[in-house]
Amino acid sequence: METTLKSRETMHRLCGKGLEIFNEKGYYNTSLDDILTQLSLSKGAFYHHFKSKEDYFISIVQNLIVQKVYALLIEPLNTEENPLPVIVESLENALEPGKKNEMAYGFMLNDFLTEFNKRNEEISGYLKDILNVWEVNLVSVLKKGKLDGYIARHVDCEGVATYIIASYLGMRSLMMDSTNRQLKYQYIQQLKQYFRSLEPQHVMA
Amino acid sequence: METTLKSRETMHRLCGKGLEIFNEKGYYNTSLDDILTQLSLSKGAFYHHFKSKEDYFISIVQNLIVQKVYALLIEPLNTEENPLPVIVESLENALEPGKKNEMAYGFMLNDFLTEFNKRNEEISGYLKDILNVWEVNLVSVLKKGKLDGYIARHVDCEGVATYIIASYLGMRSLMMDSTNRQLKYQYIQQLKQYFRSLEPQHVMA
DNA sequence: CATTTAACCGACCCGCAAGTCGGTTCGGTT
DNA sequence: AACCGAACCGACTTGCGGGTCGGTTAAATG
Repeated sequence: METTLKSRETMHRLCGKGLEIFNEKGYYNTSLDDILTQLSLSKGAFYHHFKSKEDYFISIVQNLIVQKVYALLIEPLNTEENPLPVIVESLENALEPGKKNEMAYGFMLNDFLTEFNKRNEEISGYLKDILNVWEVNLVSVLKKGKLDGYIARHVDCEGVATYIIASYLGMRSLMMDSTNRQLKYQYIQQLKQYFRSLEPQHVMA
Repeated sequence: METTLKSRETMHRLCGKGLEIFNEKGYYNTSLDDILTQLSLSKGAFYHHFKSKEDYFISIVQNLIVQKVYALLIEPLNTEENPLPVIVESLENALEPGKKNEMAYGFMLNDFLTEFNKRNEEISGYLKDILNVWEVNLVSVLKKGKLDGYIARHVDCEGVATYIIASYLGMRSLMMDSTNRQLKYQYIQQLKQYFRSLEPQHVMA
């Protein structure tokens, strides 16, 4: 049992540091040694726990990234309130640069999607799955918002979800280096503007 | 003189094929031999014309990509009409999969931006410059639209430009493989919806 | 203790792709 | 005809990085 704990601990450290560095420098631009050096581990240790670099990254996706996307972008949607401000808040939060040295995990989706697209079908499949789950949840909360009278009846919820996701992913390309406050502010403002156009017409009795 | 023509011709073929394959498979995932084989050229020929793979790609950016972005996204903005439908049209056109075997050049910006970000500062600088030019032109045409009464006075033109660019770039990540007609349709519809909210309030005399 | 085995070490292998370089071809000039 | 140099060839060098493998350490068990 003691050994199993040690094993889990090492794998955990590998995954955490891996996500951090892959996110910083990209998957293909990071060598295993880059990571192993920082953890004072050897090639042998690595291949004792993972069967390949690819297998390693899949672990990272399925353990860490999925979890972060759920926590930041999906679970906040579970609410009874008006979904539009809830969505804004979740995106605003997801674009927030990490609190205290954590990086903004929400950011990385677009980078990894682009990196693995045309390169590694399996991994890019897992990443698309994550996006799909997000989309399904967005659509569902939007439809609920329509029933509750927060959103106009004519609105195409699937289209709105797509547009939200596209603009969110695109922000990543724009915010690349400097965590530009100005860009984020502009984005949130325009998102709100857009959302205003989805509300039912105010009845001016 | 004849020789100079031959030289230009070869460089031109190299750049064209390079853009095509880099766009398909990504820069770092494409070896020079991949390109040279298709053109029946040798390493020697390549290094006679370019001093490195990087130098080669910079040529491609500055000759071909800049040109395409201007043609597809910037020049169409020069009009006296209402800028909003003009912008929609230019984006719709830029998202169109290439006519007759050409690829959609408009697409590639996001891919290359993501690929070179954190990898090659010089190239990513050139790509950002292109985005900046686009943004400046968008802002300028939006401001003109405001003066002409097509856009409400309260609108933040810089913010709108940022939002347009972000959503456009993000669409690339979503449309990756299948040139999904549905996605494009949804995007254009929502963009129009958003733009409607930028118009001055209709005076219901 | 003795033995076993999970966890780990690190030198080495090997393929890939950028870049080099000595040589060849060929159109143009004298 | 002799020559020059631009355009091009392709075998080779080189470095990098994923993956291998025989060996070592140390904790658990009898």
